[in-house]
Amino acid sequence: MMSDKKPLVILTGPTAAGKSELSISLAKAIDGEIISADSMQVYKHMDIGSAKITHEEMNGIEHHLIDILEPSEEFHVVKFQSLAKAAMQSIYAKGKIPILVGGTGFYIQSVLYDIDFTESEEDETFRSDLENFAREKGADALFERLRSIDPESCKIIHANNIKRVIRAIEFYEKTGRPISEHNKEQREKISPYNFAYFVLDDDRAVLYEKINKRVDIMLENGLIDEVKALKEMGCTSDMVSMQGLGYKEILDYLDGKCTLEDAIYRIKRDTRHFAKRQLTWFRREADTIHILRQDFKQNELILEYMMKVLAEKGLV
RNA sequence: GGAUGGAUUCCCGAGUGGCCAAAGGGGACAGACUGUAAAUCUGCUGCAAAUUGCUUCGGUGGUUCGAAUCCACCUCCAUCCA
Repeated sequence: MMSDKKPLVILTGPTAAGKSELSISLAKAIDGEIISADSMQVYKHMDIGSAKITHEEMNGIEHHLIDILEPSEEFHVVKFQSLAKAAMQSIYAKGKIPILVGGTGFYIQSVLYDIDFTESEEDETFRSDLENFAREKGADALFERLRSIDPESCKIIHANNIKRVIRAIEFYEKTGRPISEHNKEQREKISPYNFAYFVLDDDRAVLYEKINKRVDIMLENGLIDEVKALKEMGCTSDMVSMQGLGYKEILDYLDGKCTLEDAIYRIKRDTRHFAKRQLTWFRREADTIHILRQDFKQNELILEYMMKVLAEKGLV
């Protein structure tokens, strides 16, 4: 069926499922360009730990939102959204199809449903004041502050989830409206795109094994040196970029806070946990098309299937 | 050959007569998520058709109204003395 909505192809899935490789053949097949939906690959100097695609692997396919920030810079959904939208405009202008590839579900959602994050500007001091308040008086005291202004949100957000409690308070202070109301509105949005939302998944045990193996390979490829270099550049653990898996643990090791063995154990374990959280997210998203690796055997067959779906949706 | 310590639910590890299906941690599993998302947070974890029943704490047999907890023997492990 034809649609007057702009086309958008999404290829996501848990970490280590093999998205990058598949994305290249997909891009070639539909004459598309790739927009990375990844919170870590945006950073320069962070190649090994973020499993960033190499220039050779790109194989001539244009990639957006990779290597655009210094590790000292902050990144978050709102930035991602505006950058991704801009990239999409340029891709449409060339008559090509944008392919969102990456594992950050929240980022994908932000552009797919064009979520409104409201105009309010960041106010670092306000946030850090609340953080200090929580640290000194406890999470419950902070939660009570939220209750006095936005009791509805208190039913949804857990008191221990300080980050979200702070955001809710901040949202109310800036806009005068409860965030619960805002979220509810946003959730009802219908995507402005004619899209295909592919989620590449694999057998759980196989996926976990791949993750473990990939971490070992990262180490062999010089992850420690990469982090060492970042450290020498002045990167510290409080930076958003240094919260990435593989980075915070190796940083702890370099700072003598843990043994290398312990750091490696944590990277593997936490990456597995991360993959699981990603799966939970994608399971909940609407209109996804799950692709189980085990059902296909090889990438060519997956691609074939994807092309069939895209044709049915009138995307190609 | 002798002495001592130990064997606990997927793992580590508490528990030394009833309040124990058994603390705590880890892992596994499940979930939330709308400006830090590779972040942050929550739930659950012996079995079974629910506030009940059943089977668990190396094995066997005892003591007791009642045992993971006490006794005997056995098996295995650790350390020490020969």
